[in-house]
Amino acid sequence: MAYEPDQIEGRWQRYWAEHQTFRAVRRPGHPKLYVLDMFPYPSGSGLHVGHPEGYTATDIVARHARMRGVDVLHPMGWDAFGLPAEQHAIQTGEHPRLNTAANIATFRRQLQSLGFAYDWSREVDTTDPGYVRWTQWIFLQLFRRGLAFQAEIPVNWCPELGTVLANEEVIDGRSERGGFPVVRRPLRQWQLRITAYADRLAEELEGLDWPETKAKQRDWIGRSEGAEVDFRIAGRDERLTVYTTRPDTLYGATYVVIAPDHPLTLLIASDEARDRVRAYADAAARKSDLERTALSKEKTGVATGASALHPLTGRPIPIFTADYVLGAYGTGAIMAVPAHDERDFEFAKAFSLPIVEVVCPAGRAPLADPAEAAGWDAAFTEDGVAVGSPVIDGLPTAQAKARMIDHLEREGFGRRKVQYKLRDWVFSRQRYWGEPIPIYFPVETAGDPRRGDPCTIDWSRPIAVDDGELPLLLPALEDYRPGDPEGPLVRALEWRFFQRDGQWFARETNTMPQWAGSCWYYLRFLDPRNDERIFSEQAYADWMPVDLYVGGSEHAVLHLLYARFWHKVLFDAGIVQHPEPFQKLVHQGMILGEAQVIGYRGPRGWVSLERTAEGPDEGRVDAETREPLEEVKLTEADVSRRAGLATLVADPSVRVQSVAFKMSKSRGNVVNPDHVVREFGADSLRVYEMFMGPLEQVKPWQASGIQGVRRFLDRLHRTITERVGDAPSDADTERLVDRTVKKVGEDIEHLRFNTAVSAMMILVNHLAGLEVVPRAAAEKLVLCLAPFAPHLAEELWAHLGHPPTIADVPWPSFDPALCVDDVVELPVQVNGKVRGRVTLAVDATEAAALEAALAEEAVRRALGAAAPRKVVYRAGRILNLIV
RNA sequence: GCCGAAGUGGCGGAACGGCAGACGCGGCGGAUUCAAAAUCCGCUGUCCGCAAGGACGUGUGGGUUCGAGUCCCACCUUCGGUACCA
Repeated sequence: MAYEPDQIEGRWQRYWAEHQTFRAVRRPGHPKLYVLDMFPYPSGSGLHVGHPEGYTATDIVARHARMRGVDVLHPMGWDAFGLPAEQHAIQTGEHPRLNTAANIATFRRQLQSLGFAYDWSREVDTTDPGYVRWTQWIFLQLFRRGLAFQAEIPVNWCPELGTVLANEEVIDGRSERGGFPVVRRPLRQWQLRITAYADRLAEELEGLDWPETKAKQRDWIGRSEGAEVDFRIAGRDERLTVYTTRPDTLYGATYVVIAPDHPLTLLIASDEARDRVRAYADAAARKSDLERTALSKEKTGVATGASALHPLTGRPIPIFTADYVLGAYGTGAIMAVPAHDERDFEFAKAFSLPIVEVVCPAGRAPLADPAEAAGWDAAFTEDGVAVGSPVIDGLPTAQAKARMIDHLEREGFGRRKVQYKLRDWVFSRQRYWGEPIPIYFPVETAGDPRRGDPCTIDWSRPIAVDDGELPLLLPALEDYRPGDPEGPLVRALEWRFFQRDGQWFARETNTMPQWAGSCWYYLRFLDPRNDERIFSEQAYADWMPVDLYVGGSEHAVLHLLYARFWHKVLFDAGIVQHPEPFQKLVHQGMILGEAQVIGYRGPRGWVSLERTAEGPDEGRVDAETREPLEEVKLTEADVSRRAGLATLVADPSVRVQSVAFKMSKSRGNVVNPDHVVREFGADSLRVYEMFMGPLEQVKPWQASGIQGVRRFLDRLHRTITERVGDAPSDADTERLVDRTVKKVGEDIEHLRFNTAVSAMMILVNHLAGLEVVPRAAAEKLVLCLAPFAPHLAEELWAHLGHPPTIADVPWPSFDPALCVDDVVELPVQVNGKVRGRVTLAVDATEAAALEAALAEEAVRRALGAAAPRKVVYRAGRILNLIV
């Protein structure tokens, strides 16, 4: 009887579905485990082999926990709003709901074909009205707490495309697609006040079992402590407020810089300077962030002609505008201290501005003339001792900062200030396929705006839709194309305008971003069919918090930060009971395409790898001539590998590159899970993805690797279907079986699936060598296999005479006594080099070990005539003789 | 530049401070076969050696230790994130 996955996998999938084997049920007295996957966006291209990696890992954890008597919640759903479906609708005129439903059906079929133990009765879809209702309800919680507000924010508006573009979609001031001009224009947007939670979002990471993601989030939030300082402007009433983290260097400020887009920039510019300032500001506005930074290392700027009065000395210092100061951070203006800030230093050098030392490194005398700092090569940005600063002279930096702030506050020139890099979250999208924002506004009109009569909308008076009217659903459109900065929904006049008590109102036509639905889906899984409440208190108490959350590190910042923000708002509203939703977080590593061997060829033939360099775009160039090189895909037969170098067989002086690239359609290296399942079976795919290497690591796909895993499952199947008998286990077999059980269990708990698989391979290799495989050994092996290869495990469990389902059978036990050695091969070292081995009891005395070692010929030879000067003995581990 | 992770055979990778290279792939040899596939058995880090055996070996250089892939310092490379955040 051969192992034929296509014969058995569908059958067991149907069995699990019919018997609702994996319905999440909470039983009193049992521990619980909430194991969550990041749910996918159901794209039109179907499942990718990257998806099953994390999903298999959580599935193993869930199935293993279940076998250990734990109540498990392991749900799956769809993050189904999004641009591709809308794009499809624009092209075909078909409602995006249809395309979305078709894609979901494909994803569901593909996931079910992999045998994941999801509770499918809890499936959620973020586009479902029953889900949208609660997304909107949460938005209104934010709105009522003052955390959702409107503001005019500059966006990238492309008039030709009639749409707003993301920064990445704008290149050289033109749209990436089509190359149409893009203008920055202010647009009314909804924002969420995530900055109000910045401190808590940073601090409450502390107790979480998360990887380096915590640091990324802290960096993203970017808290800094400093001061705002007010500068009077010579001859004007306005003041210019700057933000600094180094108030101790205030006496070293020799000029002030205001961002080109600061509201005061044009206003304060002198008449002579105004044209130049305007030209500079206009040019800066057209530059993308990328151009401003990556391309131009040189500092640029222009003098505004205005002067600021130094708050402490009263002396006038020039005000420049320069794009190295960002309008959006801090106050949009800085005091420039070139002696102690790199950027200010570069700018001062370029514009020949004075550089004055006010912080002296500990252990060096202050400059005789502070202005000699102009001769430095670089700014001194570290801590030191304040000099030339009457209020704080002689104080070390930390104290100097505090004393200066006190002084500024007392004199009324400034104040202590905590600043964040984190910005408020722009929550509007001028799109169709998203949750409508459940807000409307009063309208002034003489006619009927639904017939297109002119009207004025009062944006300053947003009104929340009543909870009872939720969900506010999307209207059908005939045409999903963009065109209006307020979004395509403006064309749905019947939907947009309504009359109540004689007063006309207009609905908000912006929709929510894709992040909205994924911010809280883990909560809806608790009680997904509840149409009275977002979830019941009992369901919450049963399952929260999420114990293990697995997903890609591309969501390390945005999704995970936004979800934590919403959770905290719900916590403050008393709706959830934990300040943090996700206890333990793991990012699975990306699966790359199969490694390819690439040779580089230029106009004059092959170019060896070490003579190539990274080119301006994707490809490589000749390091000397800068000529672009052609990438030539080679086969293994073209290449010889020796001493870590891959070279051409035809010309061994040419080194070639062996690299794995991200899977992409253009490279043609995408692996389709459907094909893998058809050829090798779902169990092989699952086991292979776990065997490839550590879960968190980036790993290249290897077709031969899955072949090897399939061979392992074949062998296991053959061993159990052909060799099992009622013979008692011999001692070696019994020990190996129990050790395997122990290792597999421990490895699963630590998410070390690759070594768990290898332990099972070792056991199978051993059992395959036996005449008769003891039934008890076979049973424990199959139970260990069950979380990894559930279909095969079910099949073999039935073959061994048990009723279904193996999913409910307790995890096998092991005898700890069998898992420790009583006799070991002890390595014997002489001066740290292994010279022999002796077989000894683990607890042998040092004298006994020494005697046994000296009886070894090889050890005696290594010792020579010398007697050991020192003996290091670790029972059961090592004997080291030092001469 | 800054932050983070990682560098181990031909490849994916394994190793509580204690036998480096488990397991898998690939390769070589053999069994089976008319032949092949599949399967089974053996060998497979590099170098020297007929062999016994020996030397070298975990990115580089130093250090701690009886003993370092593992700990410490400096550096190099790759990958990920971030980027004039005052």
